[in-house]
Formats: sequence, structure tokens, C-alpha cells
Amino acid sequence: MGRGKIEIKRIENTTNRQVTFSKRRAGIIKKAKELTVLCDANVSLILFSSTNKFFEYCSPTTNMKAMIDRYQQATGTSLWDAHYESMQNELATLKEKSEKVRKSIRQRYGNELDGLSYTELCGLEQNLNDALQKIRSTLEIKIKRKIDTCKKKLRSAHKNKIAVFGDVQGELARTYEESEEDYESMVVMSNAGGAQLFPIRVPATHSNVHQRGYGCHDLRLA
Amino acid sequence: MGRGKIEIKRIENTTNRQVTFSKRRAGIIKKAKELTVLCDANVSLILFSSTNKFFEYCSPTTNMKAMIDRYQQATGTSLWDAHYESMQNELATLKEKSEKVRKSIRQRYGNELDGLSYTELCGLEQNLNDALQKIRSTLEIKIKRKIDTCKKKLRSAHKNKIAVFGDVQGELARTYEESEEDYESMVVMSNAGGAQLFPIRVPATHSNVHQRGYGCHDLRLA
DNA sequence: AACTATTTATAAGA
DNA sequence: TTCTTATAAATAGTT
Repeated sequence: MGRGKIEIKRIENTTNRQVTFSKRRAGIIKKAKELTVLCDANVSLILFSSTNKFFEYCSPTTNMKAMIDRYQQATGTSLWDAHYESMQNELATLKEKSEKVRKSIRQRYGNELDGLSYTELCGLEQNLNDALQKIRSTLEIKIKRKIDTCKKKLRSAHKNKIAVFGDVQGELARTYEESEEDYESMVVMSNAGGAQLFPIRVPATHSNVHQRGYGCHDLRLA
Repeated sequence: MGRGKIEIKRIENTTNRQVTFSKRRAGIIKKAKELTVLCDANVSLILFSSTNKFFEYCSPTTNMKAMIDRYQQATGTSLWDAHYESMQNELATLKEKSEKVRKSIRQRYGNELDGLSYTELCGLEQNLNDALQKIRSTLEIKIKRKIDTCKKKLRSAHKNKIAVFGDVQGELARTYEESEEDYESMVVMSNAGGAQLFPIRVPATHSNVHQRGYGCHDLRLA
């Protein structure tokens, strides 16, 4: 249909090929539209040119997703299975990893220790002890810093006539009023006199786990 | 293009409509084939007749799934997201949960403590201490049980002439030769005299974290 | 992008 | 359905 008959084989001239693609693309999309209307059909058409330019047509009475779903129904294939599978693998791996971590942390909380050997228990004990040291170091540094800050503030206050301990709490209140939580902690510390920051625990005298009032630091292991 | 011109609107006569569908279906598929060959294009065509009969064409240089994947790439849509939304939610939740647990455990290992407030640090310190108590209880029970077993074995051996402490190690060696790991541990314990099972740590004298030889109990937080 | 000679598709009829 | 054929539509080559 044109000035001359052409053989149906790849058009080697690039320009010519692209021009022909444009013309015939318009043609086939027109045909798809006519088929849709004339015959009450559903048509979906996806096109990629040799230069990877993308074009599509889909009957307005439906949409691409619905067409693909129907395509799967009709062919019995399930195009998403591959995606589904990789997703399931990822899920399984994550669940497994999560379970391992949670078992470890539960043991670190002192539960489910029965499965551990003597050596493992010793390792765990040592490990927790090390962590405790680190935490206590951090705490001590924090406390020292706070006390230093308080001392400076007190000095600069020039309130020489007030007994030092008499107004510590008032000063602290003014200094830390923006962080109540920390203020409360400081009061506790200053009342304690700062002498023995941590009670030295007697090892494992069973049942006398004395509850101190710091509140729960539990993990939500749902 | 026929004996008479037709208006592009639904053909009301059913037979006529089906005949036209057949003819035009053949026509559009032919066009798709020609476009594929002439222009080196990729074409996918899905057809459903008004009676839901299914027909398809896809360029032989590709396949329907690849075309749909490219379609998604080109349009930026993700056709299977809806199908697997619940799964994706589960994945996201798990990942988040996992991250939380891992942060907690890292803190429990004494790392990344900077983000914690004074109160939280105190809570963590207390919590680790409690866990340590439990672990030590478990350890102590285990050790006592072992020692009891050893004593029984010793008594039943009727070796009255051997000084009790003189042969403890020999007896232990014979009793526990099947579990070298535990045996080694027991030797350590019995050599220590059993008096003070755990050294009482002085709180946080920084850098002197003395490495005991129990080996690593680290979690693989990859 | 438009033109147009020709080929191709197809509507109607058999 | 398939074939036939007159005619409409598509398009190859050209401008």
C-alpha cells in the first residue's frame, strides 16, 4: 500500500525505519481503536521502537492491569510468581535472623539460659560484665560533667551567704528546669552525697533482686 | 475499505460483529507482525472479543512477561504492588522491628550509649545487673550440681586412703573426660577453691577491662 | 509534515 | 467459516 510494494523484512535505513515505525504505529493504534469500538472488544497494545521509545494503547473500557490479569487467567501463567518468590525468601531470611537476634537478647536478659553450656554461660557472664563496665563509665562521665556544670553555676551565682548545701536543690531546679527527667536524677544523686555511685553487688544471692525505681527498660519483643 | 464505508461505532448485529472481529483481528495481528519485522520493534497485543475469547500476539524477539516488565519500567507503575501489599507491609514491619531490636542489643553491649538519657542509662545499668544476677544464679546452680555429682562419685569409689583434695582433679578427669570443655572449666573452679566464684568488680575504672579467656560470645549483627 | 500513486485491508455478498 | 471482489484505508516513496 504505497507507491511501491515492499518486502516484509527489517528496513536497514535508520531514518526510513523510524519514519515507517511512526506511520505504522499510528496505523496499528487506529486499528486497535476501531476494533475496540466496532466489535466491543478489549485491546491492549504495548510498543517499543528499535530505539526503545515506548507507546501503548488500551481500550478505554478497561485498563492495562486488568488486561494483564485477564491475560494471566487466560493463559494460566502467573507472571508475578517470580517476584513473589524472591519476596518470600527475603521474608523468611528476615524472620530467621530476627528470631536469632531475639533469642540472643532474651538470653542476655537472663532468660532461656538452659540451652547454654557452662562455657557459653561464662562467656555471656563476662560479656554482660564488660557491657556493664562501659555503661557505668558512660554514666560516670555524664554525672561528672553535670556536677562540674552545677559547680560553675554555683560559683558564678555569688550567693556567698547561702549555705552551700542549703540551696543546691534550688540552684539545680533553676539550672535544669528544662529537663525535668535529668533534674530528678540529679536530686537523687546529690542527696546520695555522691560518695558511692554504684552499689557493689554481692554475686547471686538468688531471690533478693531488689527493685530500684528507675523504671522499665524492657524491649518490646512482640 | 470494503464494498461500502462504515461508521466507526459498535456493530449491533452480533454475527456481523463477530465476523468483523475475526477479520480485523487477523488484520491487526498481521500489522503487529509487520511492524515487528520492518521496524525492529517489540510489540505485544492482547485481545478479548465481546464474547471474551482471548487472542494475543507478541514479537518473537521478546515475550509477554518481558514486555510487561518493560511496560512497568516505562510507566513507573508497579503492577504487582497491590497484590503483595500485605506482604510488603509485613516486610517493612519486620525490618523496622529488627532494627529496633538490634539497636537495643547494641546498647546492651555497651555501644551507642550517647543517645540515652541519664534515666535510661540507669535503667539499662539496672537491667543488665539483673540479667547478670540471673546468669550467675544459673551458673552457680550448674556448678553446685557438678560438684555434688563429683562428691557422690568420689564416695562410691571407696578410695578411703586417698586424701580427699589430693585426688579431686584425678577423679574429675576420669568423670568428665567425655566433655573436655566442661572439665577445663571445673578445674578452674576447683583450683579457685570455690570460695569467691565471681570477682566483685569495682565500678568503671575505665580502661582496665581485663580480658578473661572465655572466648567471644558476640552476636553476628551483620 | 504533506502529497499521492499504489498496495493492502476489508465490507458485503456468495 | 471461507472466497470473492468492489471499494475504502493505509502507506512507501517523494516533495
